[in-house]
Amino acid sequence: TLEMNQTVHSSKPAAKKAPSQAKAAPPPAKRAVKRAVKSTPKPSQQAVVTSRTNDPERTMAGILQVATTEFAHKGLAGARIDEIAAATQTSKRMIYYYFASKEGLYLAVLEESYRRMRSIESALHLEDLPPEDALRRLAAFTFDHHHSNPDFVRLVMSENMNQGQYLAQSKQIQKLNVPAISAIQKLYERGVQAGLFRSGLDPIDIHASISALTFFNVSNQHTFGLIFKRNTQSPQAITARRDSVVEMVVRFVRK
Amino acid sequence: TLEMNQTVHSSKPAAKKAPSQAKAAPPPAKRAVKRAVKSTPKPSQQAVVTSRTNDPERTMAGILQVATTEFAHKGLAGARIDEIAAATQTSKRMIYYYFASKEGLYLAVLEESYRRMRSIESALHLEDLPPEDALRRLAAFTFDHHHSNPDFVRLVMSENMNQGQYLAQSKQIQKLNVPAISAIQKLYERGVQAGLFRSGLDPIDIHASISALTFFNVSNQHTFGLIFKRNTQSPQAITARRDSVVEMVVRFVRK
DNA sequence: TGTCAAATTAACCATTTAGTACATTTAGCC
DNA sequence: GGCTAAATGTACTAAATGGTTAATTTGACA
Repeated sequence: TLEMNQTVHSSKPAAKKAPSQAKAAPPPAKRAVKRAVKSTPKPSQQAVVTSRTNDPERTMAGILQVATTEFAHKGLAGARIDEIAAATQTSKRMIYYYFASKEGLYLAVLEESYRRMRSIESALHLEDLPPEDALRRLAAFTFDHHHSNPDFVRLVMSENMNQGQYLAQSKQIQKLNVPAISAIQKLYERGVQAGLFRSGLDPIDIHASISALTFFNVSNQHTFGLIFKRNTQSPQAITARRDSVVEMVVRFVRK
Repeated sequence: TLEMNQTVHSSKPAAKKAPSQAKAAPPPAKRAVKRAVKSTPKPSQQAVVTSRTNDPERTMAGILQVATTEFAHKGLAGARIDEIAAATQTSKRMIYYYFASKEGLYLAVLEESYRRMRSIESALHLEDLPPEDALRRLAAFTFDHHHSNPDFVRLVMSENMNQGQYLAQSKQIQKLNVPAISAIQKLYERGVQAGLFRSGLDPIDIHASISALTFFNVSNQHTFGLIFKRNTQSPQAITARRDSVVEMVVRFVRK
């Protein structure tokens, strides 16, 4: 009952010749233009039989995008490679060419999603706000953030169903620092020094609470809504819940 | 991409002749004794070839127990009927005899798990405690409750990955009332009247916060632990986190 | 402009998996 | 003690599914 998820990876001879795992800044600008032409092939010459165009970046990006939706909706086990392939511009073979296996693709999706999330998070500027306002803004932002990125939330749920075994393989993600933590630490220390916040609290603990309150609102919306016969996703419900969460966080740190 | 999970059910002609869905109080006492004999068959007569014993209750219960673990660990899509059957005393045929389909078994597991949880919850006696103590006790209990029932937490996660589509089919579960809600309502009203709690709060909102904080601690333990390189499940970490959660809840309602 | 590795396609395959057909046994009941 | 429906075991199947084989095309570059 255990070996299933484990053998899959180890039995692979470490991928064929995995091409350039996600080049950060490739030279796609000009090519994109050239490609745009392809998508509407010039009908000047008759019977042009849509000739193929090589474009690794685009192929990989396309696969990742489709796969993200599929894995977020159905989890690792429920996702179907055939369906991902069908929804892509390219073929199933390409998935294995670039990602070696279903698990490889899943991991790539996880990594890409985490990276994107973290880069968005780092755009917050809380330094100029008074401590409590900064905390309010952070909590509200995190709430909205989770709410407007349900696919990310679902991927994290999925990975927790997998007991984090794929995330554990990615040194990459684990090295990624979490911008929210240092943001909390700074504003918290400011608050303590201003005599507004009580001392002795742990920034990661505060973050855990903010995450829990905002994540749950998305992750458990279906069962919660059914049990309490409430539409938890109406604009009013969302606003009320956000206010409540923000208030809860602020009251927790206030003296 | 959508039809998959839906067609499965509708294509079935509403089960074969689903035998007595979970009789609440069957007469198992005497039979259990008789069965005990079977498990160690009398070797008085040689070649007794371990004769079969009919016992629907036990067969169903056994299947449900094994299936609960399997679904909790791998979700609906990841679970394997063959593995469930192998881990049971009985055969795969019996799963289909009693539960008609994989989805039927999953739903039965969901229902049973929810029922069991709710019955445990209702054992709390908060009426005799002062409001704040009662609230503390409720929050701490819920925290421990989730912590010591990870399989239930995982089933709920799984069902949310399924967008609650199976829970939605069970009028049974939805009719189940949530003891925690009335408990909160009562203690909250006592607190308000005693001038300890601020007024205008919604019991379900309070419950949502308690659930979020305690559920997340189990549901997201793997990803959270990896990202922050923390053992979130050590006794010390658990105690610290519980204290923090309880404090947060109390501060939220206090004047 | 010829070459060749990288990129891509289409058909194919072995295994897994949910579900079933059919034969058999048990046990309550008259 | 025999009859019958409920309960159970064994062996099988069709479809789905992850993955591969082998052949073809593209395009950068010598």
